Amino acid sequence: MAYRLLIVEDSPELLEIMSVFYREEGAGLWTVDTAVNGNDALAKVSDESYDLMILDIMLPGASGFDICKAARSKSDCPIIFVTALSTDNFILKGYETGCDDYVIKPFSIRHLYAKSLALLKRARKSDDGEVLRCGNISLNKKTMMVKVKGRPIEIKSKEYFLLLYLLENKDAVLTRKTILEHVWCDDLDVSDRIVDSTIKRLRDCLGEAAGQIRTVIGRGYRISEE
Amino acid sequence: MAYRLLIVEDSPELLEIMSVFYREEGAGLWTVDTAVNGNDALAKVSDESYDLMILDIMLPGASGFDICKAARSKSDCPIIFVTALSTDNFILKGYETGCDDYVIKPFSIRHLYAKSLALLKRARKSDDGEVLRCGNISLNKKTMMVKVKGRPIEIKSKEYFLLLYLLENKDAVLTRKTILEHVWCDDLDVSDRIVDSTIKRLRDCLGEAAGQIRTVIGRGYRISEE
DNA sequence: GATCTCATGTCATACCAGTGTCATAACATT
DNA sequence: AATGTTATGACACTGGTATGACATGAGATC
Repeated sequence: MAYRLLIVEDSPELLEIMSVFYREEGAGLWTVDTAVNGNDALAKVSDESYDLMILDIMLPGASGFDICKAARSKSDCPIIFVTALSTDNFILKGYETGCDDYVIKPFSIRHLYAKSLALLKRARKSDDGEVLRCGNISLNKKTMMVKVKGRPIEIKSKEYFLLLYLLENKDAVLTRKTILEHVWCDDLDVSDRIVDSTIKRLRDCLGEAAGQIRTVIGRGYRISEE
Repeated sequence: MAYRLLIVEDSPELLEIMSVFYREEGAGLWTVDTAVNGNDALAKVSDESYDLMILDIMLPGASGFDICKAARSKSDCPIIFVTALSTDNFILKGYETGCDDYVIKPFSIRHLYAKSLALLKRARKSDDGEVLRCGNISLNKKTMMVKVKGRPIEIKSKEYFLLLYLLENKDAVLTRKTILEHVWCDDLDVSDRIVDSTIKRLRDCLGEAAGQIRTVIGRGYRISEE
């Protein structure tokens, strides 16, 4: 599963160079998302959840510091500032805002890339692997926690196991019969309309990610990245 | 509880400047240990355990890379290389060896210091010793004291270990089975309804923080910041 | 070692959230 | 338009959970 990277940089050339480098060097390791101004970035930060953010500081609209603060209020996603502002005051302000690293332009992109991997490795130490992702939904098998756009949601038992089964078979169309066999394994004397009800309740839990569960008329349901 | 820092640097002047800075800036936050050559450093790494290591690369005796490898084989203590070797090849080799960051001389010591704090935070070795916190509850593993809103509460043994287990897995849903295995590890021939009873008693102890222990029907219990 | 005390496990009961059913509306397909 | 399929909300029931009373046994105290 690819790591979600956000690069915020107002120079289109540099942005292009960086996105291309991460995409090609990683060979699919990264899903790169970009923004060229502060407000655009703020919107993305509040909507999406990323595994790493690379932020310029001087931006049209909100500054890199603002974006960092906004992100920190929500998660502890690793953040690297990349900027030409090289005075001690700016650097220290960056760290105070809660960034993980501060890189001064001009910089070596290979160096930045290596740094990204090291940081990601360090940040992932706390994550315990068992996470299923699909679009905006993530489910941790160990902690049984489900998140939508990085925010934890309340979910009931049956809905949880149904979601788990869907995620384990991402993109596949699952018939009511199959779903019943796997999620209601023991008591199969239930009406298969129960799947409809539970799908409904699951969609309610998922909120804005509800659309990821698609109805396939005449066959069943499937989950996909929107 | 001070963080144990190891600085390895063959220039005595620079070593002195750095040690003094970390000692004074942190006002007791750091216990600084030093080495001026590779072999001395290797010995320390294998004997002691540190919370952070700052390594020069070109050293008499073993190189910084060797020290890093030796340290990595033992722990995943954060490591920062500080060196004049600034070619891409060296930098990339540094990251391959498993360092967390690579700083090129000459450098700003304030910058390095801020970086150290950020890295330490990320590595989570931090926190004031052995205190687990969650919302209004805090538990000190050393003194075994539990506080709610800063006020110490009376808590019995079983409830204490149950709370400890919950806190060590904050936000995760813990099944009765897992809880039994971890808290009643020795005698597993108890009814798993005992968990319910103990949760009840624990909630009674916790008073106004009782609500932080959530029941997850069909799955178990979890503790969260309200 | 007798007695007391308190922590901890067991059980029975009441309660209620979660889950299944169903009727109806909305929608898709022909 | 007719027919089959899915969405949705209301309702009922069941099984999991909360709770208090009680049993037990290990330590403390004398």
